[in-house]
Amino acid sequence: MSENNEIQTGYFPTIPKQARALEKRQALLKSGNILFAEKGYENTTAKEIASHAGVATGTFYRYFSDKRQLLLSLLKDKLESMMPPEPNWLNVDPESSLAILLKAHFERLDKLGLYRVLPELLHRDEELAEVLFEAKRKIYMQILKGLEQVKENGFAWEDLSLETLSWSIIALVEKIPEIQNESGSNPDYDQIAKIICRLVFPPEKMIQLKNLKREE
Amino acid sequence: MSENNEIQTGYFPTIPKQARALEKRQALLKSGNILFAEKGYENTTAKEIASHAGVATGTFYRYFSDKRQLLLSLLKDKLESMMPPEPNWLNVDPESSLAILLKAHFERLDKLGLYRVLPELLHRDEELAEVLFEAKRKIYMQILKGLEQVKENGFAWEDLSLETLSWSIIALVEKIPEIQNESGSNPDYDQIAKIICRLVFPPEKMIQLKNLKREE
Amino acid sequence: MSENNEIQTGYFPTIPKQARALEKRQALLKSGNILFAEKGYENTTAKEIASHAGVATGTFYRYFSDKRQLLLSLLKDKLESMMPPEPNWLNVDPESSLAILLKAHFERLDKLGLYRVLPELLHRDEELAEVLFEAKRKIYMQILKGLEQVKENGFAWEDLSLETLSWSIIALVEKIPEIQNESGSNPDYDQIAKIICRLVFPPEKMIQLKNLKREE
Amino acid sequence: MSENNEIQTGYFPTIPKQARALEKRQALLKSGNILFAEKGYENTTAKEIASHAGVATGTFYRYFSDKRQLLLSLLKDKLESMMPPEPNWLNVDPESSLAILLKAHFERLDKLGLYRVLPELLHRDEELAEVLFEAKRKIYMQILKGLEQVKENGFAWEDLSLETLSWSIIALVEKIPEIQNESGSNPDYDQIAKIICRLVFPPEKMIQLKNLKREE
DNA sequence: AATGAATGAGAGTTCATTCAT
DNA sequence: CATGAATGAACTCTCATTCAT
Repeated sequence: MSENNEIQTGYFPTIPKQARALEKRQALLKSGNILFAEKGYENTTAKEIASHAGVATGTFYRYFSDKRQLLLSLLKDKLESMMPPEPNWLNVDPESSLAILLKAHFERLDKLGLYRVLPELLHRDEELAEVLFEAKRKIYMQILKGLEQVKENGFAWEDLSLETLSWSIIALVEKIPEIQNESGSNPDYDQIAKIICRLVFPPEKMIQLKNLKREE
Repeated sequence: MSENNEIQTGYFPTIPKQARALEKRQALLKSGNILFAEKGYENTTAKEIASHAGVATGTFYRYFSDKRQLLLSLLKDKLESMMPPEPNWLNVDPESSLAILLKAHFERLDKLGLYRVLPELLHRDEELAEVLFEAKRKIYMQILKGLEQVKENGFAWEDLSLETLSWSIIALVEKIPEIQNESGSNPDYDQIAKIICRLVFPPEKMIQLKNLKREE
Repeated sequence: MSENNEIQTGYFPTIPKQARALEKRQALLKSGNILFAEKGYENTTAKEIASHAGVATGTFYRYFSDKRQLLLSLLKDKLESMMPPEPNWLNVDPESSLAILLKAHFERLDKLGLYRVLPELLHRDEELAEVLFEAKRKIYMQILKGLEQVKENGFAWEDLSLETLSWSIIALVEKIPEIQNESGSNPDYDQIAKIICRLVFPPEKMIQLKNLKREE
Repeated sequence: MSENNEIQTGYFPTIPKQARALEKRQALLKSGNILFAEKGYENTTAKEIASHAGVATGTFYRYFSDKRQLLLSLLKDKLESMMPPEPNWLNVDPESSLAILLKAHFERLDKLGLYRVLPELLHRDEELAEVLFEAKRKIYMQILKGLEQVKENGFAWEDLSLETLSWSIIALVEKIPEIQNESGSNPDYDQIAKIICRLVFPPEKMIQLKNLKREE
């Protein structure tokens, strides 16, 4: 009897069930992503997300314990994409390589759109703040390590604290998305990269670096 | 006899009715400020604000047409305090004068606490976004004008776009409050000032500036 | 100087105080009347009535224990005007004298406007219903008595119950105001009077009556 | 196999989901009807209606956008039952056939109870007034047409305007429910029918009519 | 598992009535 | 007495979440 049942309901051996489920989960995540980015977290209802994903309201709660959890899942899924890439400072042309990096990063991020809801929630959701803080810390450490290498190699300003410097770089990078919101025009990644490099390298070191690397 | 009159009508030296009303209004604004900063805009109810201010729910609606209007009033009241001061770049010691300026500004701002809710609302409230955008534009123009003077006097980097530079300075300054939220420690205003100055002045110009100003 | 003051404020000896009070009461009643007729009872606030009458909200409650009481006072004041007049049936020309009576009555009533709120309240306010019911009963008895005289004098239909007849006359008269609301045009009082007389008198009795009365 | 299916899917003979929903809708309408009739429209809250219907507050708003919409639905559902039937005037015994018609109509209407709230709302809700006005106009036209036939056949009073006559009949009929409210006793439909017939037919025409119809 | 109707706590708002000035 | 600010109960409506089918 149980075999019968299995045959009836589970005609395709095993994967489909899970595959279906995963598809729905993905659809919900995607819909949440889109709607949160469009209308903000509080202004998006669970019903809307479900309906946008083409499932029933109740189904939402089979996959996520609540609306908040969907957001956290979204973040965990996407956090990597939101991480800025680690720049390779000691390079023939750090300015233009940084510009390229930034451009690529923000074009990905822009499609994601998720960063728009984060400010809305940071003050209210400690766990979320924690998760993001951890991510940020990771970025910070990464940049700091990179800068330490630069300094060890003698290419950095002598008198700038690497900690504040790392923080400044992150601050600048994080503010880039606002340029679009506020001015409507696209950010000038070349100029921003140049500014960041100015903070990292004294001008004469830049020249040194170019020559050095070209020789290698 | 006229004394009688004065005694009768003017017994309390301060205008009682209007003063009371203003006090209540202020209390509501203050409570809104505190609660918005603590728990975010959406998570704070009109009832809570009223009760925190020690008045009844209905009283809230005598002074403000709704929660949103209280926030807008708060902003209009406080926008000036939120404006960063205009730095005087051409100065004997721009770094330390900037550091002092920043410290004073953020200590004021910190008491205000209002900036925490703004990101939450920018995407949802066009009028609010407008008000803030206008304020920001003003700051931007102020800084840009200052930098143009620096450049005209030949003290700026030759190859940095003043527009991107202005934007970067604002970006850095705006991010300062997050340092406290995230690291718990106080910002190192000296270092930040140094970094900003590095973006404005090439090192040799800094020295020139110091000598020049000292001679005056 | 102080004398001046006293003269200014306390010039009229005693009546004015009471007169003032009555004036205010009247103003409130009038404003209530106007606003109730315009917007209905529930849709009119005590504040509005007070402000329309040019007094403060609190003053309203010095003159009336509550909104409902103002309405009851209004009714008691105006109930007489709302009473339809007693027709004199045994008359040379009952049709035209009735028509004149009805016209005069409804032109007064129309200025009053109060009847518009009554239906709104009859089901909710037992005391009000009582008051109005009593008034109506009085009208009913009056009409019934009139009809009995007509019958005693042998001028009425033999086969109509005077009770139902009285009720029918009241019903018709009470419905007259709706003509204006619904059709926009003015009621044809001559026709209505003719119809009512048709219910009271058989045609041959009408002729008898005319002759009889002319002879007198 | 088909048996299996039937057992699985068609266990309950009646469409379960839609039927349930309709039941709830009906329950809400009924509760609204009862409560409006009992306590008036403004004095009945959406919560009360829901609770009286045995559902939660929110459920109310699944079926009706608001209280007003429930009332409009009620009216649209019930308007037909509220329409008085078209009397057949040219009849052996118009008086008793009219009496029977009226009795049947008001016994239906009494169960409905809805007419009690209408006066409360007519002054405030234009759409509602429109709907009711249209219904009334229909009744009016119906009666007018019937009377015109009577007149064409030479059975009506010569000197009464059919328009005012139609209006008077409606007025009388509409007032019938108030008899119960006010006197507590049941209306005497025979007498009312007699009165209405007296307005339509002169006495000699009544006799003619009886003879004529009996011969046919 | 999926569905979507049902739930009910709670947000925003109004207004009759009170009360300090 | 007059004032009008203050009160808070009560109302309408929303939406995250549950649950019967």
